[in-house]
Amino acid sequence: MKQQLKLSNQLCFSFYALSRLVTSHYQPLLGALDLTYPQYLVMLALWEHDILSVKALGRLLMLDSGTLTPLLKRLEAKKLIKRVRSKEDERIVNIHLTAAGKHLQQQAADVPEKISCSMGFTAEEFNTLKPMIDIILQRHAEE
Amino acid sequence: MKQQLKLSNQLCFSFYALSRLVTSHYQPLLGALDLTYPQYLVMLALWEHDILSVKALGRLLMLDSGTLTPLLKRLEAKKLIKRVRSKEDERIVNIHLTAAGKHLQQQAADVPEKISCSMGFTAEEFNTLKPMIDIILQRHAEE
DNA sequence: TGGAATTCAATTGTACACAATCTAATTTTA
DNA sequence: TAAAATTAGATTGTGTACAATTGAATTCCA
Repeated sequence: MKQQLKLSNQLCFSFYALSRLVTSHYQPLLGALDLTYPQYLVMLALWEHDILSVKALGRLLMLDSGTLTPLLKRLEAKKLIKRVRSKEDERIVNIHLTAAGKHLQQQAADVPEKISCSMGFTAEEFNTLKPMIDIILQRHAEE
Repeated sequence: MKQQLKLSNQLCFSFYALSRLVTSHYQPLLGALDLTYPQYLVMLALWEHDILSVKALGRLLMLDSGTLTPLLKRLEAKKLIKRVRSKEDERIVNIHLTAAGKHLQQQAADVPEKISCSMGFTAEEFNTLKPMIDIILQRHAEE
């Protein structure tokens, strides 16, 4: 039982170490685009949805305004997005892509393939890990 | 193929989200001990090894001195550890547990069980995820 | 053996994460 | 409908992460 508990620790540590490993593999690819990994995730979400409120982005990426607000300001400073306060509900800030932000999608098109190659996931790893981890994430999702 | 690449992205995002989910589950448990999750990992390593250099800690936790030095100073400020520069090789700083640091092990004894319960990993998840992720980590380990 | 290369930790600077709090706007409800 | 509750985002403060650089100590090796 003590052993089981110790292994449980190590599983959590494995998740922590793996997350940082993945980010470190993105860094050289994204650095060429002047993006960090969290910034890239925001751009991915916007390339898919075009316009998203800060709240909606937070729900998608599981990040709060304390993280997103400064990150979005940095993306705006790079002219990739615009932050526009909604007129219907002035509490809401909607995030739009600029032309440069839309254009970046082409330059980022090969990132997924390069990461896949860099991380070297096997088909079995992919097909086992993805559903199993997503079930864990859903188990703890809000509502 | 486009689909495959997109899924690959999502796998990396799953790792990132899962890591933060796990940390958030540790927070209330560790907060009671006045520890953060990375600080807890350092304490775990020291409870196991007693004395470790900054370099050795970095190897175990896959963290560099830029992260560890301030973290270790915070643990020292809490009187849980002592940082002692080696006399044989003055480049090396060895980390020792204080009496309080050793004592904390008892108070932290139930953390693994509580986390296991909080995260609700099934035996199948544990037995599948742990070896698969550790193989990925080893695949990218130095040397 | 003495200068070059290496090693270890610390420092600097940028960018997340997130708890807690705050403010303004909107919705609820008594 | 006006006060209370809720919501959205921003702000503040603490603590990681990590690249890049620095400086001191040690090792290499010509």
